[in-house]
Amino acid sequence: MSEIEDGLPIGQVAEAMGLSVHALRFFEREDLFLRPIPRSAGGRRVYGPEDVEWLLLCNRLRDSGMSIARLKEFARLVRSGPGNEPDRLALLQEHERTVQARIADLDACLVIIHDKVVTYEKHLRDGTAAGLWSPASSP
Amino acid sequence: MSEIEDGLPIGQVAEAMGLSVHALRFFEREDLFLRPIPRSAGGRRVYGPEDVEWLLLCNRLRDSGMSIARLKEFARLVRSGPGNEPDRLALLQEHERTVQARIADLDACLVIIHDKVVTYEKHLRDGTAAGLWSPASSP
DNA sequence: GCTTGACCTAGAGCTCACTCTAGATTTTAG
DNA sequence: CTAAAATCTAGAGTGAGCTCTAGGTCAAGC
Repeated sequence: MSEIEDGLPIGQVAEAMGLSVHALRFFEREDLFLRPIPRSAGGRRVYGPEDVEWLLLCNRLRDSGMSIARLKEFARLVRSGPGNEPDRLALLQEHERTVQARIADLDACLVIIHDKVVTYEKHLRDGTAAGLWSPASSP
Repeated sequence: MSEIEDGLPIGQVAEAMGLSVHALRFFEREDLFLRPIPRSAGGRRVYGPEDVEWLLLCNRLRDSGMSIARLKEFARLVRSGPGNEPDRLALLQEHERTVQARIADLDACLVIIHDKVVTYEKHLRDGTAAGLWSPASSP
């Protein structure tokens, strides 16, 4: 079997997370983990469940647009242990607001885009050119 | 005054759009406009209202995550004039679906993030460490 | 007329977030 | 035991999307 005491090799973690092994090694170089990933006797990374769990949160933060730099800062705070929870909370709250704003922005874009879609659909149904862009013609 | 027959110089368009003049020139090089921007006698760009209107749509498409390459394709379709409306519609519909999916994704992330925020808030109110990450401790 | 600032082109440079390469080592399957 | 697959490190390369520079030209105010 490939698990050593509940630990996973990089390949399996990569597959489970939808990341490349390169990305995982890159994350570690960038100090995005809460600890250096432990190694087997042969020097290979052995990811523990807590590393995987942390990665899951990282994925959510990254997917929602948090930069590597910011995530690194969050990891640093968590690593420095108890006492800086207010800082961690502030960072998370700021990110939450950023994501909310982004969603609102996308919603607004979606309205415009959907409007265009509807206009085109109507045009194609009716065979008219009303409301369509064409070289040198408006809305 | 700075308008020549309802045309705006690059600086004013840039300011109005929240883009740099560099970006506007880049967009033109990349064929993102429906036409080459007309020039004044001295060789300066003079943006017409239709260019600005097109830019507004471009901004929405870009803001909602459409790549330059895709936008270029859309511009090419619109430039090639009437007859390819089904293609334009298909492109817009696909983008609409992409944006919807992105919003759903962000919503899911937001749930996780908000959960973390609430956990930290609760911890800070109660003075407990329950449910918090710390070096070598779970959730 | 002259200074100042906006604008021009072509092209180099930058940031981000990976991604890939080379060359070596380790592990697993047969 | 051997061959193939997975992993290792250090560092170079990539692509998107601008951003900036150099070396000018052009236009407006005094």
